[in-house]
Amino acid sequence: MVPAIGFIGKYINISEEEMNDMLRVIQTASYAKNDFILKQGTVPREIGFIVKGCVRMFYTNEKGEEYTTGFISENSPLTSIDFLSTQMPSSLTIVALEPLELITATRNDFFDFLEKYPRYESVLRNIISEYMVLQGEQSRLQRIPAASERYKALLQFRPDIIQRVPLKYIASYLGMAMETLSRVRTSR
Amino acid sequence: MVPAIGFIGKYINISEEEMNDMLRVIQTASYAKNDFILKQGTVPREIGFIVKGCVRMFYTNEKGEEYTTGFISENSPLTSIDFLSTQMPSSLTIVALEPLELITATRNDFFDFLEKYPRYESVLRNIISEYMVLQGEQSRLQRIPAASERYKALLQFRPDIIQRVPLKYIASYLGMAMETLSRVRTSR
DNA sequence: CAAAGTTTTTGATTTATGTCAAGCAAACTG
DNA sequence: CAGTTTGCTTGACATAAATCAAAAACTTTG
Repeated sequence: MVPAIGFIGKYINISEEEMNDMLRVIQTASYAKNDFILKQGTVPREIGFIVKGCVRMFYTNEKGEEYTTGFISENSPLTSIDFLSTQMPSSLTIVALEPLELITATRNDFFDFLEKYPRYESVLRNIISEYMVLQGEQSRLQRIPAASERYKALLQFRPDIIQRVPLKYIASYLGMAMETLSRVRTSR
Repeated sequence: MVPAIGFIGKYINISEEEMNDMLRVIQTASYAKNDFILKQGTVPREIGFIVKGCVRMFYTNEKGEEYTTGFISENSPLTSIDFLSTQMPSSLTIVALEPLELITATRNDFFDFLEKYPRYESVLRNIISEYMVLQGEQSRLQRIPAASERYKALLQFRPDIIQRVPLKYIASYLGMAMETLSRVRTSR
């Protein structure tokens, strides 16, 4: 019923008591296209999980240039990497690319739950290490020197994204000019 | 006395019993320059901590091209990011750039300790989130489009590394040809 | 310490990609 | 459904950085 539960069930058997405590702290939230979920420089108060939709994460440097760091869609946890550390302001902005449905829990409820049920620490650790492996793959993709190869790799790695996301953001994600992406795509 | 202890003390007060259990599982290890600490494709059996020295981490793609992903030196934990997840083969090779002194614990001892003293889960989480923040900064550096700016950023971010590490590896880390790095360095 | 091996620099040339500019296509909006 | 905005493509040109090649500077080692 509540989809994040299925997701957690991947890692651990959830007892009835735990389940009830989870349901107690979970909220749902909806956002329209282009709504901000989190703004660079603000401290994230909630952790989320995407039920439906897709977001883009990016940061803006001193010169005002935007760098897209990733896209997250259905059935994935959603938070700035800074979330776990002690209340650092987020280095990223998160914005909805489509109408978005989230379930969320506040930081406090989240950590209280973890304290009450320490065996969930290992679940969190698993989620984090999956995230880290993903980041590793991503950073590998970014290092490919030729623009066309980088695009091909994305085509392999996240074909879904290319259907779903405006090409200018994909170009930004791949670290190339929009024009270059356009050319790379048409040539074969 | 055992330096990693001081490092852990940053996050938690260590009881005498815990301390003894730690000392029981810790080993020391020495490597010569150019020794491999871990090879891409092998499953890491140990987690380590650098007491003295400096390592380079890299991977080799299908075409045999080397990509340097980072440098780690004194007083930092040392492991492939894959370590925490369930026994995946490492995506990285780790090699000593200088004579190296490590302390290590086996994966089993490490997780046994964590099971015996669950309050250390939060310590681990803190270490991981620091690591993730670092990775974030690193990936930001890599995205800077101009080679000279990328070098300047490294100069800010890790001035130590530039003294210590052969320039060809720094070039590889910064994603530019060695010749480009050389030119970028001389011009002002 | 001479010889062999590395690492770094310098120079000439080529090439991929960024930038600027304009036009087309698609998708909203009143 | 006409007008406006947004997204994408195409062309011409400039330029940063890769590549190839050779020499210089520095290290290692027998």
